[in-house]
Amino acid sequence: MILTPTHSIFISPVNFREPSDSGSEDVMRKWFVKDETCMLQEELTRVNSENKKLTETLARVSEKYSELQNLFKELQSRENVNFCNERKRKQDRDEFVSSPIGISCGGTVEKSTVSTAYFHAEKSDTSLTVKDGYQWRKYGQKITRDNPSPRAYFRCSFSPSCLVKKKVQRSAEDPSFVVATYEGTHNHPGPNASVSRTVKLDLVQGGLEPVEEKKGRGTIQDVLVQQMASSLTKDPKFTAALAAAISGRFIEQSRT
DNA sequence: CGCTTTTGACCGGCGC
DNA sequence: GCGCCGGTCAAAAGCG
Repeated sequence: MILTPTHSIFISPVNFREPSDSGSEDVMRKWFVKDETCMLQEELTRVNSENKKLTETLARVSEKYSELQNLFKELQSRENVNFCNERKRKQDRDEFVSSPIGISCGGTVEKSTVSTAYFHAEKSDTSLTVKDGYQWRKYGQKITRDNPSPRAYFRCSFSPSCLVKKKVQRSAEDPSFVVATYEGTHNHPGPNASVSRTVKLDLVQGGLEPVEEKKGRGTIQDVLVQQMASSLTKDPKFTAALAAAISGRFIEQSRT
C-alpha cells in the first residue's frame, strides 16, 4: 500500500473546529469543503496516473508473454516433428513417454508420472549429469538413432525403495541444452532447493526454474503462467504498481 | 573394501 | 524369421 502525504495531513472539518461566531464558522466550513474537493481531485489525478502506469506495465507484460509464447510455439513445432517421427514405429504402445515439451502425437493416457526438464549445459561437458538435487546411479548408456550424443540412464540412489528413473540426453537441435526425462515420483525427501536453484533454463534469462511439465498437473501454458506470475511477484515495481492500483480502487469504493 | 561408473551383452517390441 | 532399436543387466574397471 502506497501512502501519499495527503493521507497523513488530511484533517476533517468536523474535528477541526475553533471557537468563533456562526458566520465565520460557515466560511470556515465552506473553506474546508473546498479544500477537501481539491484534495479529492488531486487524489483522482494521482489514481489516474497510477492507473495509466499500471496499464503500461500490463501492456509490457502482455508483450513479453506474447514473445515467450511465440518462442514456445517455435520450439514446439521443431520438437514435435522429431518426436512424431521417432514415435511412428511405436504407435499404440501401452507405455507412453511425454514429449520434452509436453505435446503428445496421438498416444494413449500414460500410467506413470513422466516429466521432462531442460538444463543448460556447456557443450564441452560430456558428463550428462544434471544438478537436480537428487542422487542418481547410472546403469546404462546408449547411442540413439536420431541423436549423435549418447543417452544416459539413471536410477535413484534410494532404489529399490525408490523406483524413479531418468534419462538424460543432449538436445539434438540445441546441444547447449540437456533434456532430462523423469519417470515416477520420489518417495523420500525432495531435493535441496539451493542446489536445484543453481540450474537455470537459458531459454528465458532472469532466473526461471528449469522448464518442467508434469502430465496430469496442467498444460505447458499453465506452467508458463505460473512462472510469469512467480517472476512478476518478485518484481518490486510490479508489486508496487499493483498495490497502488488496489489502494486506488479501495479509495474509490470507500467514496461511493 | 564398498560403492559407482563403464560398456558389451542380452532382451523384448516392432516393422518388414 | 530377421534385423533394428531402446532399455536393462551385470561383470569389469575405477575411485576414494
